[in-house]
Amino acid sequence: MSPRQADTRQRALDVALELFAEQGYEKTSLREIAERLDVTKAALYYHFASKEALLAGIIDSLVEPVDELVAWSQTQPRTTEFRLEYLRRLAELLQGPLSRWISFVQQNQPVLRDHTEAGQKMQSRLLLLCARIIEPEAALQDQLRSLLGLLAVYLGNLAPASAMLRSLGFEATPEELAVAAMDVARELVRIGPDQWS
Amino acid sequence: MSPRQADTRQRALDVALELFAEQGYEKTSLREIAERLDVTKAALYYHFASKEALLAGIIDSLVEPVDELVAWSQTQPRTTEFRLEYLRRLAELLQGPLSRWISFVQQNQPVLRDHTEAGQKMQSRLLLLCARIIEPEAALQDQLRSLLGLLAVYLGNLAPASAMLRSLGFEATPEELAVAAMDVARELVRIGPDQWS
DNA sequence: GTCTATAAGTAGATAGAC
DNA sequence: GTCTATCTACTTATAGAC
Repeated sequence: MSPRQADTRQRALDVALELFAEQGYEKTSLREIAERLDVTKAALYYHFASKEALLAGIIDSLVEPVDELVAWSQTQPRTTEFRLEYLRRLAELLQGPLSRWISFVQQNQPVLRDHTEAGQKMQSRLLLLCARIIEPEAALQDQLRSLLGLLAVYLGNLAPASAMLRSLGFEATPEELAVAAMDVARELVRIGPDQWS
Repeated sequence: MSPRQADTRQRALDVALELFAEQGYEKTSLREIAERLDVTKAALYYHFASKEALLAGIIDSLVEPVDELVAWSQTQPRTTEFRLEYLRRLAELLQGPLSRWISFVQQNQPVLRDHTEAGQKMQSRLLLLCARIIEPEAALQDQLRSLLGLLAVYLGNLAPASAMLRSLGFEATPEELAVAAMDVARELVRIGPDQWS
């Protein structure tokens, strides 16, 4: 396969993800996607049976890195040390592949909550991602603190979130923000006087 | 005016808000809104020049309680005590009028980020709401902690968020959750050894 | 694997009668 | 203030040639 004309299917997934994440699923038409790919709508229908199938394809590719993190987390004991490492790995993902994933989720709440099977898959992974930081035996307050620790990492490492923080008056570089967020997060996921560490 | 046939304009705003918050702006058609009102699309156009004007009308009505909270906050000194009271008032709003507002924002990120003037208004209020909890002179970590305190109140008091928490395994009634969230939030907005209190 | 052509439907919006 | 009827534009999706 020539490098230019390489795999229209894959290019379609990339372009569609970009547009869906930017302007939402409903607002993005197949015509628009096809134009960017420099093919016709009909060509698109050769690769995907429907717009929803295209959506499902995107979701499948996005879910992968999350599943890896969750799978790893399930082999670990639920100690404070584990939660700290979990946050470190999450921070890394948020700066990489998870970045597009989260934007996509945020911009497409309506479709994802729909009956669609793909949407359910997406939502379930998001819940799982949050659930792994929570220690079921801990006090309610400590469970909440852990979850907020995860949110801190999210705020500090996801590009749009950190841009919002700076627009809120945070005078810090993205790097400083990521470090500060991890500081705060560490404090939050530490439970009791070494009860579960 | 008869109570039944009362003000189609207001009823339209109510119905549209409900539908927009539930399934998103793009996915909701004027036909659907008109059907629920038991009038025709044309009648809708008598009251609103366009779909976007309808959106703007909704936003204006939603922005009001937020503006009140922000206005009050601007008369207050920026002490820890203020932030605690701010959170108490926010918690109240989240259980009342702000509830629909937040769902609406969450489900309509794409439209609200658009060029539309109404969308900008909405976003600016959301930022302002967050900004009032932040002490500009504080250390970056403490600023983040305050913001997370606000998020805790959000998680604990907004119905959909607290439903999500329970699906995450939090075994608590909505009331218990709200109390626990305020506990955690109090701890987070407290800055240093009474530096700004 | 990509094209042209087109079907079938719905969207937002308007004209003009009542 | 609400109606019927209609317009234009655009949507998802399909049929069939190359």
